[in-house]
Amino acid sequence: MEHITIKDIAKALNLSTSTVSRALRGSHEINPVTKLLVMEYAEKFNYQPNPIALSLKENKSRSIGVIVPEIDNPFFSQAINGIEDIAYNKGYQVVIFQSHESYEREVINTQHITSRRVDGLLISLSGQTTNVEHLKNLHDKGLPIVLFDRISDEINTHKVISDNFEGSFNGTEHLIKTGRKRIAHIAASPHLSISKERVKGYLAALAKHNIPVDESLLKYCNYGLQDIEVVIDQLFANETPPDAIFTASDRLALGCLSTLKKRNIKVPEDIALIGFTNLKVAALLAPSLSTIVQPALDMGKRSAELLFDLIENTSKLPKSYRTFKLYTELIVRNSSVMKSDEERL
Amino acid sequence: MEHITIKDIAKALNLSTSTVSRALRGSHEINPVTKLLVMEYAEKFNYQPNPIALSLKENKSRSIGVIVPEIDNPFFSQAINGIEDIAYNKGYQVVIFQSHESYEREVINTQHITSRRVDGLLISLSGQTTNVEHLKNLHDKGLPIVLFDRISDEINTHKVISDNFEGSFNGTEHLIKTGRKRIAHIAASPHLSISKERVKGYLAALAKHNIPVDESLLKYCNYGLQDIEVVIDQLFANETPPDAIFTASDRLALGCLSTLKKRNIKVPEDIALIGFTNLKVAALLAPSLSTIVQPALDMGKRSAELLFDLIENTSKLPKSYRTFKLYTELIVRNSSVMKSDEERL
DNA sequence: TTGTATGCGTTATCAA
DNA sequence: TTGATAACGCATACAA
Repeated sequence: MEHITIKDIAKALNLSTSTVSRALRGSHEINPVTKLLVMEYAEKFNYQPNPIALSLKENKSRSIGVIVPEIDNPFFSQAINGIEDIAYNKGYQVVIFQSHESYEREVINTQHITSRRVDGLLISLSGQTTNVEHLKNLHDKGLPIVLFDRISDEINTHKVISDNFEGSFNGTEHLIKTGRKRIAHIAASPHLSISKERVKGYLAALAKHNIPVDESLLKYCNYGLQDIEVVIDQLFANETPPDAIFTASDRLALGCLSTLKKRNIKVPEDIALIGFTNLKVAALLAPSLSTIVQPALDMGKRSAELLFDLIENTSKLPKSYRTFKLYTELIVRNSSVMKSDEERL
Repeated sequence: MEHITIKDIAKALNLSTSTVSRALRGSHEINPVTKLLVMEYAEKFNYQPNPIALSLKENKSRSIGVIVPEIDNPFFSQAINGIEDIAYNKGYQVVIFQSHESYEREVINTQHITSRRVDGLLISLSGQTTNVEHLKNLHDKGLPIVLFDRISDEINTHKVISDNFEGSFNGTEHLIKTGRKRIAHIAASPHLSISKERVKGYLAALAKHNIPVDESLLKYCNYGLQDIEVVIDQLFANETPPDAIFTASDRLALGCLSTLKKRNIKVPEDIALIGFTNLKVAALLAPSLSTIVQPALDMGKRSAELLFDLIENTSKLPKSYRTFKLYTELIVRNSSVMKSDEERL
């Protein structure tokens, strides 16, 4: 790829590079005639400033890094959609990394991130990540970072989450109000902030309604279908099996649904199911899936906005960082409500 | 973010930058002792070469651009997953752009792409794109480009598609074999290569089985739910409505399913439905969705591999470019087969 | 074996 | 109003 440079223009017009540079940037200390000449030539030969040269000079890249566990997860692809949207309007480019839920991979990604000289980082932690030194180091060195969804208390910066506690509380309470007595909760990785918050919401709802906690009904589970099958089987090996399952993620809910079908356990008759998800197809599942919706797109947008706030004000650091809690919404569909329950609502 | 540079190391060790540079790159013309000294210092202070400086020098960026219509579309997010996988192993970074199915946006994206000096471009065309001059220009200037999924005949380069004709043919024939007589086909944007190929497959299957083509059963449709509702209503306003719908994409199939439910039209009893999709949840829909699976991940991987082939051999251009056709697979589920049909298969 | 000088494309500083 | 020069970080041709 050949690119025309300022030098080329200068040579062609018999000017110095500095004059051309100034003319291009519309400097007022340049002769209007010269300016026009340069502008026209640049236009004609489609001059585009070399952003790499600018990056080197200004020591910034006008790009931001995004590390997510998996791109191919609707929550994250929606979030990235939102991030790209904001970045596009700011003239920034988005560089994508996947941790594949691996701590090692996440650490390597952060190394790439720094070596790439991105101007900021958006990250949602991997399920394996317990130690966040790699991020702390970056942050201490002055890299603007915003955490979203899967966050950590140990990093003092802006964060964006959905109201996991409330969503979880509402979901659980919904199950209680429709008459369920033994409500299981299947959470994702126990390390994750989202898991902890959702477990708290679950427990709080039980407590409010004076339902004793049965430890055997609280499970942590990986996303693999096999893992889910094991957990379901454990739950049903219980002396008094659960009559409802509240899962802490979209993937888990899908896995449960699939396993329950396989085991010939009827939803919602034998067991109610409610997810924590954002799947567009949730309404089309059999049965349609009750769920707590997270605003993935908005979370992405908000995170990106906060990051650009930080990037554009690196000199004056905010005195205090904030954690933004976005709304969740309980959507009741068929997987959690029987015909006979409906009056009760 | 402060970064240690070669200059810093040189100063600290009282060497010249060239010596440090050579030592770092393991040059054989350097004193082993000096080399060790430099290496240790670099290690200790976590020296990372500045890729921007390298880019400027070598006129390449070790990054590739990816332009897709929407990240938040399972097909593309899976493809990007594959792309990222290959790029990661090659030490390249992936810069993401969305065209949002808009031609204008796609053109702007290609401008950003060039200005960013990416080393290559992977693109799947927007639904509005009929003119590909913007891509031809880039390609003529020497930018390695690989098209995937939504391709164009007018650009002579490597392309990766799934076998749309065969998939479409098999899907249609499956409907014929299960006794359907009036099979509608709902395609996406008529400009898209995938639409054309899938329509061909559909027509070929009808022809093979001597079923006359009814133009009123061939529809083109945008992804919006409202657009789909209009098309479904048109189809059912027909004197003899269809008894099967073969949709050319995942989103269309979902929209159809949802609309048919709303209209109280039973699938598969009143009408069979089959999609062209890769949704992981297809099996969990009500009814479970018969579909033609595209290997999105593999398509992404293959495209990226081809792109790196081109990037790493820019000097010797391949004499001929190839279009790689990846397998598709018909998966029969409940949306296309009634109990009574099953013996017939 | 090491050092000096140059250039990648751009802009800022200083001089004219 | 314009030009010469240096600098960003690195690699390399050339010199020592």
